[in-house]
Amino acid sequence: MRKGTATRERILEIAEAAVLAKGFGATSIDEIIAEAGITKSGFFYHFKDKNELARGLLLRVGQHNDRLLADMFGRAGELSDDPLQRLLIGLTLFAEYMAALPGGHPGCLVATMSYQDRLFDREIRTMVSELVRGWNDYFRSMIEDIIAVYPPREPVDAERLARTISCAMDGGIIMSKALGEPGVLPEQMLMARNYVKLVFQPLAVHAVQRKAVAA
Amino acid sequence: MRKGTATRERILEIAEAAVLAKGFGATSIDEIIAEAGITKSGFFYHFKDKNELARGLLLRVGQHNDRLLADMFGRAGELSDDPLQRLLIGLTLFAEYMAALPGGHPGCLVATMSYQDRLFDREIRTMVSELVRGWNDYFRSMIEDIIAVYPPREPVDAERLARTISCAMDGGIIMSKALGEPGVLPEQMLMARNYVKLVFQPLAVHAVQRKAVAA
DNA sequence: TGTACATCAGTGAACGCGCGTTCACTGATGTAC
DNA sequence: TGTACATCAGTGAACGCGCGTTCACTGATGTAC
Repeated sequence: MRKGTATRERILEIAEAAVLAKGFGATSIDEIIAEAGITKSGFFYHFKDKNELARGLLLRVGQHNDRLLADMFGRAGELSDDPLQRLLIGLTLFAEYMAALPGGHPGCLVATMSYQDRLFDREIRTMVSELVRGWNDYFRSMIEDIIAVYPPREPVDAERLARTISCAMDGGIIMSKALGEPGVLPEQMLMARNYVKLVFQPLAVHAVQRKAVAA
Repeated sequence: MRKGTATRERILEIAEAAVLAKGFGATSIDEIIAEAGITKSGFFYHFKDKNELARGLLLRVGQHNDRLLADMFGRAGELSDDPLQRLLIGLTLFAEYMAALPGGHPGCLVATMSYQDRLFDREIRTMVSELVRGWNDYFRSMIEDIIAVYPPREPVDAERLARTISCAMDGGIIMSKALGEPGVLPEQMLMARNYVKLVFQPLAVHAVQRKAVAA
């Protein structure tokens, strides 16, 4: 890695933590460079203005998230060929990953930035919505695979259910932060998992069927 | 109402909208007073510093939310004595209320503030967590009432399920904002409603039972 | 291999503006006697 | 009812600090010939 690339990466890492703790508008370039150990002009060599820092942060977080999704559901796909099992296992792995994060999940950059959209230009707002759309699409396509194999009793809107999973994550992160209880995020990921399971795999039905058949 | 009280209220209203659009740290007193039509000293007559503005905003939002919860679930209680129906109807009323908000839900103050906790003193962070706890307790007690009447097949953790509803709201707000689609919030409220329904009222079981009995 | 030039990755000093906060003051309204 | 004083709801001017941004410059590394 070139020297400049490493510095740039360090700036982004420090900035991300600061933005998640105080918001983008309240994060100053001064505090970033103080922690990074460079001068202000050094910062502006890497980012021509503060908006480009936001762009850099979003690009980075997008790559990171894509890798995470691929890891979790890639592994889940290795563990089971069944599309329903794959989603359920992937969500469990996700929950476990988040439970293992020291000090809890640091927060979702997309979420803070959604709450500060007046600070950014249209391009950045588009990046934010595209990131969210990417997550939703990823979950949606898995749900569609499930629907193809397990025709649901009542019609299932794959799009909505995909958003429910995303909402459980973002909501879980906020609730964890607000309550100071990191455990809430993994807990709510598992609740989302259970929701999916209930929708596609009504265990009770089989139990009752078996009971009824036995009677 | 005394004259000063009206001004104070106007400041809080303007500040809330600004904080939800750009975050607390990036909301300046100058812009608030410009919109309110008073001088800066006028602002400091009502709030001794910016932290007290945060306190005032949280107090206000707490009262507003309490009123909203009482309205929705009070009405739901009038419509049905059954605790399960009361929660389901209340969540539907909530979803309808949110769908009717012009321009969509403006955002949850507690959520933004959770994402800027480094900006506030411990007292305010405590207020934030108490607000969230209040919501969760409200839902939890309704769920406990349901459990008493509808003993669930599998054990239900009322606390967790209550948090799931809160998460659906906060997650739904973020997703609506990020995607620029106000409809996502009410949609996800209804998904939470459906989750509760699935947990307590497995319709499929009855359908299968009836089928099994008929056969 | 040596030299000339270009690019990389910054430094250092200065800029003007906007920020939160303070302080001495004021005119209108309320209250006590 | 009149007068004295207190409180309410602000005004106006000034403060110093920190903010994002610019600009001229520089030493180290890379590249062409």
